[in-house]
Amino acid sequence: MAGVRDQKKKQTRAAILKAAMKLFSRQGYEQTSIDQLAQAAGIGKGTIYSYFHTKSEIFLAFCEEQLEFVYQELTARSNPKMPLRKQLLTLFMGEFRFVSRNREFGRILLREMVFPKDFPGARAREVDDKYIEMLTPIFKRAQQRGELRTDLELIMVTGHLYALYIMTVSGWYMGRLHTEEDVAMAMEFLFDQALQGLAPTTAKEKAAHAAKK
Amino acid sequence: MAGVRDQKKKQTRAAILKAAMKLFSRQGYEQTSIDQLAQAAGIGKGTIYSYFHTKSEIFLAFCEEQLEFVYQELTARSNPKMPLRKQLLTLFMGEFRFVSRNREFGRILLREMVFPKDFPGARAREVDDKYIEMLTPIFKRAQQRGELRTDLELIMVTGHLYALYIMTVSGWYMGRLHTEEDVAMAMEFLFDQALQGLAPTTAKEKAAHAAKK
DNA sequence: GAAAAAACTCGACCCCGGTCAATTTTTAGG
DNA sequence: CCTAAAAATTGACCGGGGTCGAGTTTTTTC
Repeated sequence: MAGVRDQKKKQTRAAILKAAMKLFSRQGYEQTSIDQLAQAAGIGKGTIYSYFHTKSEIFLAFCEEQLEFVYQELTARSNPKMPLRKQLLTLFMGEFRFVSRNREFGRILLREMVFPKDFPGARAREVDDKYIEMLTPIFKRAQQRGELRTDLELIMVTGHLYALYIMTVSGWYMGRLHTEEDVAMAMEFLFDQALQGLAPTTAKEKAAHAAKK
Repeated sequence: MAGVRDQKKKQTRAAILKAAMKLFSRQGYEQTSIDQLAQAAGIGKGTIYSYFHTKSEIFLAFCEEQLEFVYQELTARSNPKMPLRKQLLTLFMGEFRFVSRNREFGRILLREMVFPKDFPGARAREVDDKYIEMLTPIFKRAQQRGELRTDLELIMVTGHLYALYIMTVSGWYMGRLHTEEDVAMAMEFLFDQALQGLAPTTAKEKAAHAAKK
């Protein structure tokens, strides 16, 4: 039977991930050794490397599941009728809450997502694409409501806002932003800047006023 | 004499950095061991750790010198009379060229700068502040020329544009942008978006038109 | 000037991520 | 069933980052 082997492989993979989830959460990433992982999964150390190339890959696989869940959760809860800036804020703050739940996890994940190491960065791009899928309908609706320019490529809009999100999180990691509230305020500020533009407009006074309060 | 010891410490530190510069450049960061570094610097392995906490700290120290030089170079060459977007492009592309000269170096540096590990992220913030110092006069002039809103905190403007720079570089590391030209185009696009704003304006037609060409 | 105190240097050592040749398990053909 | 090839598993092993306490050098103290 062709299935016996494959089935067992799935089980082993799952066992590794389960062990990883438990040990990483309990003792942290660095403090967990591959040997421990193997022992907890009931296999030999070497075997792990026929399922994952590196330790960090195990971590990433473990994160991606959670991330996908969080995305679904967030989109489900988002209210399509709110103004764009409010929706974006809710979404990105939701993700920040997830990332900041464990400082170390978030850092490893973000480092790998933003500046990936393994050649094609394919893994990171997949997750990114999930992002784009999630945001696109929100942007489309905002365009219909006249809250977003229609002459822009949505992928560039996504990139723009994601960049601001990353910068805000970076501010938190750098110790410039201390509390969740600091983060929310900075993000709000940057999003408003992005929507209104940095250059003065003819309706400049109105924009300046809106930004103040 | 109080100086004998201190003087020697300076020398030793310099010797380590010199050895690091040579070996990292020649064989890469990962391929250079602390033992090699110690040998090249003519000291014992353990001694290195009384000058730097970790291997990556050596690398960072080595990078910071170079970065400072690059900043000075870039500001010296920048032409204060050019339009803001052009100046920004020149500046950030100059930095990208530096970062991309050695893919591995850039990645390590950026990872540490954007998502720092050691507690206060103080090192990263210093470099950041150099950035702000460098950009502030450019923004001030742009404001006088009416190219930049005057009702914004300059630090938020810096953060905004730096975020877009980081996102562009990330696109390069993720394999979405392949050549230097791809990077330049993406950056230009994002900067224009930031200046004009993502929301429609009353003078919307004009903005849309300008973005096209 | 001597000796105590402080600062510094060193390399053997520990731990861990990752490798690989040897061994066990599975599959397929007769 | 049996067997030989293929696939999977394993743990001893390797190289490197980082630690530590013993030994050395400099500074301070009297």
